[in-house]
Amino acid sequence: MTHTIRQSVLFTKTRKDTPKDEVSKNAQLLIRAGYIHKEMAGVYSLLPLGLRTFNNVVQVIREEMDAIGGQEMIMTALQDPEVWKTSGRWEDTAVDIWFKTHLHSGEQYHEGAELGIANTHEEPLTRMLKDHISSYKDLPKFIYQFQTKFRNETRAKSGIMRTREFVMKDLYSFNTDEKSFREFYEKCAEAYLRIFNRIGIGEKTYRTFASGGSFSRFSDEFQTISDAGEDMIYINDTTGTALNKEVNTTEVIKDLGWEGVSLREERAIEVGNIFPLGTRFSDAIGLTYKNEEGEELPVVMGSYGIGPARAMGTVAEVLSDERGLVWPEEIAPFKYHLVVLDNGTEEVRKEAERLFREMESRSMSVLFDDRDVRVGEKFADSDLIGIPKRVIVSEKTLAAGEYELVTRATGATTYIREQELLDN
RNA sequence: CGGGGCGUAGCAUAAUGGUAGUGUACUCGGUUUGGGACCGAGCGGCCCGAGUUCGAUUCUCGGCGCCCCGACCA
Repeated sequence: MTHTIRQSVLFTKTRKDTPKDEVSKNAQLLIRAGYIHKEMAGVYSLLPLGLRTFNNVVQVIREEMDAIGGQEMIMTALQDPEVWKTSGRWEDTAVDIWFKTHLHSGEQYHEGAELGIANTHEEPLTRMLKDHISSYKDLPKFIYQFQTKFRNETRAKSGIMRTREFVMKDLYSFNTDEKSFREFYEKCAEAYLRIFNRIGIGEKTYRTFASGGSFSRFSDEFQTISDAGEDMIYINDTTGTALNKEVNTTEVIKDLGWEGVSLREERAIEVGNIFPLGTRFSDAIGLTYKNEEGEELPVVMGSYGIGPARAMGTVAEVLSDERGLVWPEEIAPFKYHLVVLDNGTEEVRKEAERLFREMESRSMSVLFDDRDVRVGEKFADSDLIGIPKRVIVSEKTLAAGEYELVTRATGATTYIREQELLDN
């Protein structure tokens, strides 16, 4: 990614009007600020500002997954039905969100063999691992990807929060036994909390005890408090963890040892989910290894997902204000928004150009608003786009010999000398 | 999938059984310049199909699309 862009040539402009077909805050702001483009319901393209932000979220996740031993790869979106039939998940009655297609064959289009379009990757990955795992010496393995999933949701909603096509970071763990699996599972849970801290929603995100679906009794979700959420959770403030409403039974409360603890009910967005798969897929597909005694045993698996776009949408929901988006530094499309207020004054323009080149030569991340528009429009756009630090160059700052530095999140204004700015 | 609402210009909106007005954006000219300023000129539009009618953007039916609530969400 380039470090700098001039706003006069930036692809996408902001817009004043809220699109009538979006109600959710994340979509309204991201569209108005020029981060995303809606193709159709539940299908959004990422524009330059959006892609930069998205890539930054991806990079945070990547670093944390690598740090716990994850190895990145990428699998295909086209999938062979055979392996899905083996696990019993090919039929629409088993999984109702499949997009499926056919191979071109004979004289007719789409008359050949059926193909699946990826909605998840447990089956093909488990089958792939059979080629590479045969001994306890080959384990454990932690494999992940950022890959596009296609899900025919009955109802896409809430902007980029529930879409039909989205990139997911899905990591799969392969261990010899339950104990080593658990150790990794806990490490991954910690890594997830670090990720949500780094992207700015840590304080509002809770590890949440949840249903394990058809794979296991329980799973862990990472839920961020927000009115835009789909889930209800009950937070235990003494443990700092929560419980999903769907498993809020007296039995579960007892299992957790939470009897008599007062729980705080909140609406929340599921930004991540990790869960044990046990031997559900290794049994069905035949992924086994030989232990030191030469016994053949099924590999113990786990699955760990985060949708970077949903995470981005969650940040938009949670941190934005009435004027627009507010990005934390770690994921902002740019660190600095350099705004020149020259009013046609050659001197001021030259000074801003000079500062921009200085910042550029230091590889600083800068969006330079070099447009010839009024101050109100520049400030309104700057607020909307939500870059963390705004540097203003004007006649005032030229006279003062210092630049104005405004923090987007707080609106706090200070003055900063050039050297101090460049040394940052 | 059940229920509700809505499709008019790039975007946001208004009116209307006789082809459509406004704001914004865009183009040109001028005045302005620390919070989306002003004046003038210009470009640009009724989701698709069938029906009713002399005539449909408007009414009826069907389709498609979009939003919301619910169900669903490996």
